[in-house]
Amino acid sequence: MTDRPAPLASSKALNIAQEVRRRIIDREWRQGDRIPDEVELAIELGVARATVNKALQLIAEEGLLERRRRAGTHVTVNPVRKAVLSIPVVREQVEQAGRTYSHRVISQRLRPVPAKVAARMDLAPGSQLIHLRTVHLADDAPFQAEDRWPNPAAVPEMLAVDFRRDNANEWLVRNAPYTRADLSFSAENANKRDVLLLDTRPGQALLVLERTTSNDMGAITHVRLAFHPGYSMSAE
Amino acid sequence: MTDRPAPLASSKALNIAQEVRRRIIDREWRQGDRIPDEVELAIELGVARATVNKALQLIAEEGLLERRRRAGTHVTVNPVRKAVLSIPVVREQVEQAGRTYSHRVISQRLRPVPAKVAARMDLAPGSQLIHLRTVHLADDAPFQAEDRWPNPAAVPEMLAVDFRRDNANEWLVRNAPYTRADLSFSAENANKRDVLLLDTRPGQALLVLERTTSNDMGAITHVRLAFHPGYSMSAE
DNA sequence: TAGTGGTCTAGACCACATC
DNA sequence: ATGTGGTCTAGACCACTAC
Repeated sequence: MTDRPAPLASSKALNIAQEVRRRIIDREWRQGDRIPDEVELAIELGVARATVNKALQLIAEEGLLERRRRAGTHVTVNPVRKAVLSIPVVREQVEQAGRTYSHRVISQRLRPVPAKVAARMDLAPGSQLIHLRTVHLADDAPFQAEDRWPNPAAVPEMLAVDFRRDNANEWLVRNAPYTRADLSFSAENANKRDVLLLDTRPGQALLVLERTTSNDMGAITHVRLAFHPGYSMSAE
Repeated sequence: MTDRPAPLASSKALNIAQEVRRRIIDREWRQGDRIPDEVELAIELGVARATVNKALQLIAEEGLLERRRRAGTHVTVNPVRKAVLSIPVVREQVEQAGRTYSHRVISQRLRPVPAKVAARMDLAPGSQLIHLRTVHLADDAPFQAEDRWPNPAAVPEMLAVDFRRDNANEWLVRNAPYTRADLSFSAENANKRDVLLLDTRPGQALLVLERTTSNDMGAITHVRLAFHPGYSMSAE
């Protein structure tokens, strides 16, 4: 075994990470085991400790290792599975599928916010928000029904915006960056409004994504997105 | 302005990351703008370039910045929203909610795999897999219905396991580490089996998670998890 | 071809939790 | 008390790619 280039996947740190994963998967290091410390691995692998550190931190983020000062690095016993979901802007999502995007705004007006939404947004019940209902289309077929409550207190200029022209999602992303987002997924039976917007039948199971975004000043918007029947969201 | 400790949120790199986020959110750096290069920021902030590099890479992963050699670092125009979902082992999920976990195995036997599942697992149609149906309970109320197809070819010992005693999920996590997992979320109307297992009514909208895990040797297991009505999964 | 980010190194000091 | 990971630094070289 020489020190020739080797296949060289990419970087030293990533190669080390891959080697560590292999040792875990091949049971050379078993669940709960303490693995050699950084200095030891650095010597064994002929790299600087910082490089080993980077690799191990990466794997720890993935959940396969647990690291504690003084206690060392251990192979996680019950790895928590983590999934990263990408939630693109609707338009891009549709266009990336090679379909034509369009949208129709059903209504836009000031209204007192319903209690349930107010709670999510941490607002006083009865606050006046903009209420926006939109349907997003792919090749003129309903793709997603949107029910949105933007908060003018977060960005006063939004009162002057005509969301019939400027897509609300994109306008908000550009003009009201958020620092926190709370997401939840659920399944709901289609209600009357969903039936109209998504051209489906009552009771049809719909994947629903609810998102509340906020910044240091408070809530920016709450939105309920109902996807067309049969839609599934993939990760990893 | 002295060099005294300062509030010190956590680490220099994280403080820098926070400051960069602030500049983006406060529009000091606008969407599409090129920001100063690493050397410049390092001098301005009085730290090593590696520290700036770490902070900027972090933010780039979050999606707020785009970095290209030679072209520099730019503020992302349409940030893609990313969400990290934690998908714990069912038992832990139930117990963390302060409820008592139990499960009932409905059936466990060798069967030819259905075409749809075979496709997902990239197996020859008609392959013999273990078929396992389980319901997971929280305080004796149905929580999640599981329909699982473990592949004995991945870990031959699994043929000898009695999954009535050893929870399949936990046994597999411990004995068949995977390197890849494909996830998808969808909404389905409850079928007859779901109605029985989850004690609900036909047509009820259910959140369904399907997961296929595999390692270098091929597919380990495919599983369909149907949650009880009203369940919602949160992120971030 | 030159400017930018990507990575690595050797060394140092610190923070923390176990021993 | 002390071993372990966490972080930072100054410097170096490399890999892209826009110019």
